[in-house]
Amino acid sequence: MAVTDDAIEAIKQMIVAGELGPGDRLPREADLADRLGLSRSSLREAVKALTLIRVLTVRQGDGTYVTSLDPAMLMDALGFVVDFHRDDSVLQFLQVRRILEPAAAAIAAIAMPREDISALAVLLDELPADPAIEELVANDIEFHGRIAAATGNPLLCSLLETLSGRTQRARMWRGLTQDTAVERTLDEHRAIQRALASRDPEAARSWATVHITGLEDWLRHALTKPDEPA
Amino acid sequence: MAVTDDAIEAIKQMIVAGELGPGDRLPREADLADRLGLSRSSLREAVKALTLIRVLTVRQGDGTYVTSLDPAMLMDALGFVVDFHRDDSVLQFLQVRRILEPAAAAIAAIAMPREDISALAVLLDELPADPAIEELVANDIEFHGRIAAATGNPLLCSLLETLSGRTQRARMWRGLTQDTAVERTLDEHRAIQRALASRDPEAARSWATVHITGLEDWLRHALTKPDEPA
DNA sequence: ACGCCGGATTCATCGGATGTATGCTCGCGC
DNA sequence: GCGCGAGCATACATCCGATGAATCCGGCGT
Repeated sequence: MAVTDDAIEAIKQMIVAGELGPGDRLPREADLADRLGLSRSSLREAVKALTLIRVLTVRQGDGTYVTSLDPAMLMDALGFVVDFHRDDSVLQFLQVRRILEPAAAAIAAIAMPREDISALAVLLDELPADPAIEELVANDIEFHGRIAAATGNPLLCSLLETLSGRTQRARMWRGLTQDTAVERTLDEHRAIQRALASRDPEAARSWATVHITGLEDWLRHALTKPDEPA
Repeated sequence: MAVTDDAIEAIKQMIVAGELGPGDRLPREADLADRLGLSRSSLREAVKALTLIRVLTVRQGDGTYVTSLDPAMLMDALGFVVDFHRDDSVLQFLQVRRILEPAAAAIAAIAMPREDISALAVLLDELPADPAIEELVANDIEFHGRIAAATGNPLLCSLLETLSGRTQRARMWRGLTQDTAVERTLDEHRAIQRALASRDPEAARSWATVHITGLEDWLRHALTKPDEPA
């Protein structure tokens, strides 16, 4: 398996070397294939692979372009990979989240605009009394997403979002619901918001740690005693 | 662009749904193409894409297999994307490292076996008096890698390793050399090692923070005043 | 000036032909 | 009986040529 991989590497080099920049258009498939010395079919495999990781975008009838190469976007492609994980490997993700999330909360406690913090409270209050799983997940993602955004680091932002993909979150909330641990978890959200409102980084960090650790404990427990199917 | 993407999604689902597990072999290209209702060419594009992100491996003459799906390995594929970044986006990576690396150091201060900590000192001493860039990079990667490994979280480990890929590190050390900041940076490595030896998590965390922040400052400075080419 | 239409361009998908690496079986020789 | 190598079947690797579909752009009519 050399030709196609060489093509992937060649295209990568063209970009890294600066020959191709974000937004630039690649030569047509036929020409590029000719230039790289392979068939169009093989080249297309290379392009497809680079497309999956969001390095290239292809527009039928138009051409193939280099994406913005935005760090956050590239990390975003990673969400795809995360979906492949289940059960025990999720614990590893949570452990990383336990590091990142508190740090993000601490930064947000200092950097987040006051009105955004207020909006956070509104967001939490918007949740109905007896929310559906889907609502819980959406609210959860939005809450943590806004805090991450407040750090001003898009990469950290999408890394956090990716780290616990929609799939993982859904499974987790489903489990929490059955364990009647929902209210406690939502309380933690509120506590984090209050810490932000108090401009108290250490409180924010601690509550975030408590929050993630709680999930971690719950998951560990659920894994050793798997009552319900995955 | 539907057929190929559908195939990617279909294969992904087969794995997520458990129909295909790690190590399992996929149907032959012709059969699978037939089953998914597309041509072999298109299917191959899908397989190639999934191969790039290490979800599948293909062995000519044998067949196509699902990888171990190890979290660390999948993150590893991410090193590929990191290589696409330059200059300013590297700052975002460093900021994330500034969060993760100190946390890892703190954990290592508690969890790392004493003999491994000693080995760390040996590693640092192995560096010759006037080391080449390549030696500095290798030593740097090894040092931080071992600390990350001590956390016992393979994901965190490869995430850290990937976050500042070989390319980035090389560029950075090249710059540090010109700024005669090498010795200071190496001293920080030694300080981190001493903190680990003292089983002092907070000292380890602090030194690690200092270490990364130093790199960050240097990079920020280098970016605003680009003396030498990238 | 505006909008419609058709040709040119470019990717999307297909089917089949040929090359090449791998694994397995069979039979030879010890 | 056992090791070993030739040969065959299998499955991926690569290429080619043809046709369909989406987009872009320029010309034409009103």
